[in-house]
Parts: sequence; C-alpha cells; structure tokens
Amino acid sequence: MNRTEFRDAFFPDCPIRNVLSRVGDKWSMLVLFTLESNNCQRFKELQRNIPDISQKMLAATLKILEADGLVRREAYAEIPPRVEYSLSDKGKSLLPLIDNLLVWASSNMDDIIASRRRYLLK
Amino acid sequence: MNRTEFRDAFFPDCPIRNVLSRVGDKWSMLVLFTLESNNCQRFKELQRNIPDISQKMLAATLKILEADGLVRREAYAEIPPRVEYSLSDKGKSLLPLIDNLLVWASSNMDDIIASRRRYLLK
DNA sequence: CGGAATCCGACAGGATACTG
DNA sequence: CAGTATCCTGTCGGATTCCG
Repeated sequence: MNRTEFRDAFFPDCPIRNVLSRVGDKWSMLVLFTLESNNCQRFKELQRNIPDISQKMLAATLKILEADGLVRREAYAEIPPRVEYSLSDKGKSLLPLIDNLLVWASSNMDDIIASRRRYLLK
Repeated sequence: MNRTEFRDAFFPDCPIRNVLSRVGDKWSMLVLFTLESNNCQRFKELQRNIPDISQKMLAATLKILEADGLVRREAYAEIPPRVEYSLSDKGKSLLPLIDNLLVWASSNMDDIIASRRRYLLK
C-alpha cells in the first residue's frame, strides 16, 4: 500500500486500504483538519499551526492532497511569493467523517489508555 | 507518534494524533472490520480473510487492539489450542464511524484517482 | 494451532543546507 | 516566502525458523 500508487495492489477495490493509503499517514488528516479550522492558509501559517511538522513533510503532504483533489492550491506571482491552500469541495465532504472519529476519540481515549495500562500490568 | 505509547508526545490531547496512533497503521482497521463482518473468529480464520497479512503482523495487531480494549481474546486450553477473537463493545462503537469513511471512499475513490491522473499529466 | 524470536530490507520521515 | 535537494536514521513490516 504505497501512497504514490492509485490503489492497493492486492485489493484494488477495498475501501479501507484505499482510504488509509490517502489519509492514514502521519500528517494528512492533521493538515486537512487544520485547513478546515481556518479555510485558506499560507504555507507558513500551516507550519505555525502544526509546529512539529517539517517543511519537507508539509510540502510533500500538501502535494499529495492536491494531487488527490482534496486541497486547492493558489499561487500568486508576487515577491515575496504567496501561496494559499484551501479545502476543495471533496476535501470539505471528508471532514465531517473525520470529525465523527474525533468525537469518538475524545470520549474514549481515556478509557483506551486505562485499558492499555491494565493490560501492561498483567 | 509511537503506537506503543499512550499519547502523542507533543500534543497529548490531540484526538487526531491519538486516534491515528491506534488505527492509522497498515492493518488495525482491516482487522476490526474483518471481525465485524463475522464476529468471533479464530486466528487462522482471520488470516484467511486477510490473505496478505503475515502471522507476525496479525499477532502484533491483535495484541495492541486487545491492549486498547477494542478486541476481546478468549483462549481455550485444548489441544490443539483454540483462540477466538471478537469485537468488544468499544470496538463495536468504533465501527460505524469507519463504515462512514468507507461509504465516502466508495463514492469518491474513482474521482480521487482521476484527480491524481490529471495532476500527474500536468 | 497459535503464536514468539530473529534477521533483514524498504521506506517514511527528520535535519540541514540551498534556491528562485 | 515557499519551497527543493541531500543525507541519514528509525520504524514498520516481510520471510523464515522454532516452540508448547
């Protein structure tokens, strides 16, 4: 399951594999979510809002999200250059589903962590 | 963001990072989903239903999901041994959210792939 | 049958330096 | 400012072997 490939090689029609190959990496969902909280942001803003992402990974992530049509990129030929990123309609349609995951996580994380603590103590 | 740690080091309360650290790996969601489609399955069955997973990764994934309280493991002291895995209540509560993601993926993957093709041609 | 242990390769991703 | 280019490391995950 390679992010640069179109589909999972073994199960090209498996939605789990395909969706994970898009947003299952370390940064994609975080970038999408950051864009939603304040649609239209510049490269530097995104970096500030995700302080521990490297330039390399932010650039790479945005490139893939743009290639997949989830993020729109608008470059202005100025000096110094200005580039603005925003969610596409498709990107926006994905966010509510992520939000649901987050709601679930918020109300279950403590519980999950407690489970794991108990498990490790056994 | 290490799956063996409790929380993301930088942002311990960020739900995106925490949920991704649980099910954002290559196999977790697939195992959860496979368990849902036929609750209660043995190790060998799971392997058959996910043909390209290795023993090592299936065992490791199940261990983490069990530690997080998403999957229940029941071992019977027989010879040959029998072990049955099933979704816990918490695991079941997570599945509908994944389902939503999959519905989204099903109706958008072709579009996403087309986007990427266009992008690569530029 | 249901694993654990070991070895190993590939690749995601970090740090740093450089550029239009 | 918004990126590339390069180098380097850690981790994920595959293949194989062994065990109760």
